[in-house]
Amino acid sequence: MPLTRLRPIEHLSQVDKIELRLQEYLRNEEFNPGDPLPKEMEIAKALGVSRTAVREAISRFKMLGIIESRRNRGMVIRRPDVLRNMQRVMDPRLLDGDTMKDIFEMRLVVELGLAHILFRRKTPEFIEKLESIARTEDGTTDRIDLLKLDVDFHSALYQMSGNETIIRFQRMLMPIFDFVDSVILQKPRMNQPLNIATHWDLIEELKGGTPTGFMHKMESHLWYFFEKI
Amino acid sequence: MPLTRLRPIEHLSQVDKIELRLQEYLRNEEFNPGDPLPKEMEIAKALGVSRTAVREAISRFKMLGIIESRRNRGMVIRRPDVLRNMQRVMDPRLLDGDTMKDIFEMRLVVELGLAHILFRRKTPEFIEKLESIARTEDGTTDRIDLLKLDVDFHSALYQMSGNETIIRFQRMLMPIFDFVDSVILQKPRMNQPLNIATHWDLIEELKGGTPTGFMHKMESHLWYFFEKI
DNA sequence: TTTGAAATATATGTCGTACATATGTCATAC
DNA sequence: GTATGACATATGTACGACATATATTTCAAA
Repeated sequence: MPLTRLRPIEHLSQVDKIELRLQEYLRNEEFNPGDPLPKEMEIAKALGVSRTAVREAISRFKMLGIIESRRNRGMVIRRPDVLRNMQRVMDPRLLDGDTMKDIFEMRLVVELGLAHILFRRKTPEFIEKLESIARTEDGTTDRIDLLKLDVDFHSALYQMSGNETIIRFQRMLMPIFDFVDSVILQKPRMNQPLNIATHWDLIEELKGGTPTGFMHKMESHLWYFFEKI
Repeated sequence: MPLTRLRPIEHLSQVDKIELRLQEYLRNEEFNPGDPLPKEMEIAKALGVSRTAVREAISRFKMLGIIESRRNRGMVIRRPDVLRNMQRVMDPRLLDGDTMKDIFEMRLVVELGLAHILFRRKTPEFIEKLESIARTEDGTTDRIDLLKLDVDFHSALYQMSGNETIIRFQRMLMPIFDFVDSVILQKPRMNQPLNIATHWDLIEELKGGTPTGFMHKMESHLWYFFEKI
């Protein structure tokens, strides 16, 4: 028998264990936002540990936004922000290449899937916004500026979805996108197909076309990236 | 001027402030995984606070997976898991309805956008897996079992994408999906269009069709949910 | 009786110290 | 040169003290 994985021991510190206990406590007791929690000393007594350790563990849940506390009022359950905690670790410097590739691919997937939502929620104002960006692009030649305008265009599409979670999701992943973009741009240019869809093509489809047609054009538009990853 | 929002004061505790300082410190110093951090006492001295407070703040980063520490070896920067921290707060009980609706909608978006990836990464084994599930469905009448099989079918599609982040994303959101599903099922049944695509239709398209056609069928398949939210 | 100010009780927030524990370093012995 | 043991050091845990904010009670004045 190979010793390949002979150290699944994972020295958990006292605080880590307390965190786990609290996690399962919160889940099992089925707390709702606003519900009060036991006092720090009561928890410490119940677990047989010091208040210091309990506070270190609870401090973690405070960061997650699950627990809130005020002087003499005790602690209560709070409604957390789903994306905030993912945001905290969204740093290209900390993530590995494979994860970033996955995330970038997911962006492409979302953008393709967005088509139907867009047709449902499009308004003249949003269309005008897109056209404004495209017009600015027509009068720009600087490569960096164009990259920035491209980001603006796609951001505007997300805005149009009206889905706050998707919008924030995109904004959160922006640092990763920028990073992958810069990596892709450094690679030698590959031969693009001539019939690649432009931003104007997307706008026209959005104005008078169909979701399927839009998706087709978007696929063409993103083709370049699909091939790269 | 209305007093609508005249209390943006947000009493930040000492520990919260330390957390912010450390966050900006980590960002500005451009740490990479493996890089060592100053000692707890040095940080405490530099910030003019107690070691206790510093430890409470650092404890938070340990939960995020950004910092790791070992006795006498000091603290080092670590590669965090992006989804783990989002997972922690993914509890239907803690989130509000609007957020869950957004998340559910995003699932639909992802599933539509998945089409191209699926055609690129499909294999006979995966197709067989899908057919196996569909066959089981044909021999099942119990409503709960069918719901579970439906989840299995779509999970298998995610698996097929080969994108680990997307797979985990779907798995993470499962509790929300279940919740929304149960809510939708409780509503009075709406009249479905007769030409709604079945799982078999999706499989056929996947075997001999095109990404666009698959997306079209998937759209039809998910139409019911689209209308509900 | 009502009102309002002061005293009191209480739970969290911060701090300092002491000690436990693991780990790296170094000297000593063979 | 290797092994053993002593020592130094940074984190981990615990305890006690006090600060601070807030709820509750007390009590005096209107």
